[in-house]
Amino acid sequence: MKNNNVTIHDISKALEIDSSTVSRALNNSPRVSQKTKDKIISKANELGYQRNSLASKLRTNKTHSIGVIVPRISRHFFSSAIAGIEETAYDAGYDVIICQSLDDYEREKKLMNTMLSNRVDGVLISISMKTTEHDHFKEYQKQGLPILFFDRPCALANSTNVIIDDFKIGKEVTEHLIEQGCKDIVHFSGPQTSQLYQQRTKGFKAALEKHQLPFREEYVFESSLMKEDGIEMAKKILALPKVDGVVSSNDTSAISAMQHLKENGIRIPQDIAFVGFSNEPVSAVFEPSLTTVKQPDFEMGKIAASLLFEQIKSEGNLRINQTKILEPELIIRNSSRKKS
Amino acid sequence: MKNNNVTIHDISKALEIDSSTVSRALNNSPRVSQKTKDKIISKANELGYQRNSLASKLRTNKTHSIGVIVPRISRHFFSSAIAGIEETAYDAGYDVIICQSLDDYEREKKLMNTMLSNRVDGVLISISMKTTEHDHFKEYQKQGLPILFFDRPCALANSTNVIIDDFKIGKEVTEHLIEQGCKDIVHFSGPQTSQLYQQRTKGFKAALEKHQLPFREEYVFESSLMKEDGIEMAKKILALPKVDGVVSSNDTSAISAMQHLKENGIRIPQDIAFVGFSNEPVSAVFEPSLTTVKQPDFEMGKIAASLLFEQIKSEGNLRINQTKILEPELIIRNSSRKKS
DNA sequence: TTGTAGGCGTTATCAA
DNA sequence: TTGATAACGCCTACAA
Repeated sequence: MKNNNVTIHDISKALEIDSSTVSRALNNSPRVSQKTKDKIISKANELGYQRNSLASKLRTNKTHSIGVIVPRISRHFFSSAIAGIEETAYDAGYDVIICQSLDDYEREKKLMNTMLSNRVDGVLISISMKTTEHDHFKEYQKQGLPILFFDRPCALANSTNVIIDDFKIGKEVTEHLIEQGCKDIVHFSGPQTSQLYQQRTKGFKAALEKHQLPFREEYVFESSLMKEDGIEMAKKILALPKVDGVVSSNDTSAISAMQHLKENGIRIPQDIAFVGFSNEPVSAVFEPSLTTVKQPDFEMGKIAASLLFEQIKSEGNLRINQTKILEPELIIRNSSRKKS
Repeated sequence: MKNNNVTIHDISKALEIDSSTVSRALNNSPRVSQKTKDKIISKANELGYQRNSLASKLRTNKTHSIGVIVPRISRHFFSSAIAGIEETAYDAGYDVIICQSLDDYEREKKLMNTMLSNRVDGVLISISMKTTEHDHFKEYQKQGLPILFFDRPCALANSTNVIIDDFKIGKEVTEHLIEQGCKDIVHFSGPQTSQLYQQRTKGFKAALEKHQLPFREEYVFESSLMKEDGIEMAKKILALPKVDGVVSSNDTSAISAMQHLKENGIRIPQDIAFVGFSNEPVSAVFEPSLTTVKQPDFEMGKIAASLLFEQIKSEGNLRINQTKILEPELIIRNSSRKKS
């Protein structure tokens, strides 16, 4: 079975019209008469013509596609953000290429390379937890291509970020627990190589200070915040003298920790109150339902994509070092309601 | 900021070595001496050379990339299947382009078109619930490109499918409820335009027949099985004279229905027992935990991808009309345990 | 409104 | 082992 790809030249021969005219007709150029356009289009359909985007992209040096790299597409936050990105891209006539880094630095580097060599017009990325070097982004910027970081900010100079204020909200959720009467609060922190988790942890600390509560290193657990980490951290909690609250940097680990604690006779929120982060669907359904932070996911995707398209259209005259901060929302549920 | 893309010609000029040799060196051809290879590679790094994949794909007519189209990447089953696909593709040196049809026929058509015009070497697809016409797949096959359907089979002649036996498992879950003593069982069915849901429904029917229970049309609700549909169906259940069990074709609608019923004082499983489909993470966490069917998601992705690569490598000499059937697993949890 | 000609960056074929 | 040349399919000055 041979590749019987039909090209504009086949249409050109069949109709005895020059291929340049065929090209123009298929691109709906105003410089072709309606009559020939009709002829060409119907012949194209008849022959089963399919444009070769590779050739046209090579020729025009415009791919009309953007790349999206996220840690994992299975996370609710990311799949919602992608939905926002796709909607915006669709309206702008762009294709979206989705990839996941699986929070792996090497993989992220390889993906950036693939993006580059496929000449996408721009990249939206939420960087991996393990990324501490930024050379692969610099290389990219050198080519004059716009790159925009969302959710997880990048310390790189001259970069555009769309994020939430993780310090502020980290402080806010901690204060919420303090208001509920918690005094001995454990913090599930993510890798401190990531700015995002650093900020949440700083917010946690700031809230304690503000309310004259002691900050104790042994009450801060750093992990990758996966399901298994939650169980480990629950065990550590049971080994601590006194704990009445937990501020977790994500829902996944909070829920597996709560599950383990419940199995060990701990009542939530009476004995230990919990707050999470991300508003994963499971957090509304778990019992007790988990107090959490809803980040503007879909909206963040839309805004990030719009900014990227602006930069693409400006062709480098707009490479502003800007940071857009969106407002998250604290959703109070049963896991943190100590006072009725 | 200009596009200062470095090409093999730039390296060629700088080194006064012909571009064809440069190309060979960069592809690690054995027909270039190690000495010149080293020179070329170090110059390439120095200049920040990035291969233009578009040009190379155009020239070789091989893209080393495959397309994946799924209804929604946020569904646990699909993101796991994609993980399996990516792992296999990575080993085979292929790029994966992920897209979601959002269960929309027009969008699916457009995506197939994009795949075609970007000349992917093959496509893995789980078709949209609303897809009843298959012309866009035929067109694709005409080009001699392999396409493989997974999870949701396609009735198209000469197509390869990787699926589970939905009839058999549909029958099995129903019999599980019957064994628990259920007699008046409601069925949440998906769109009957989809073979997959047809089969599950047939399995449901077969189980009733086998156990001499009546099949009643008014006990079968057809919907898109979204969250909202679950609530609607719960209301319908409350309006029926007698219901003691529900076989749902997915977890999402089962859970929202259970939630609504619980709010109305129905006890699960004592009053109504439930079984779902898909093993979404939330099903293990909901109370009562939901009995469900775990499809081999990751494994299905791996197998589907391997089969696709076989077809790609065979270059059309292997277009066998084959169907691979994988074994699902019934996970019994609390929502269906009537007998202690 | 249509045709001519050249090139996007790479690779394959042939010759040296 | 290396070089010269043409071609992949498309688009776009420029000319007619």
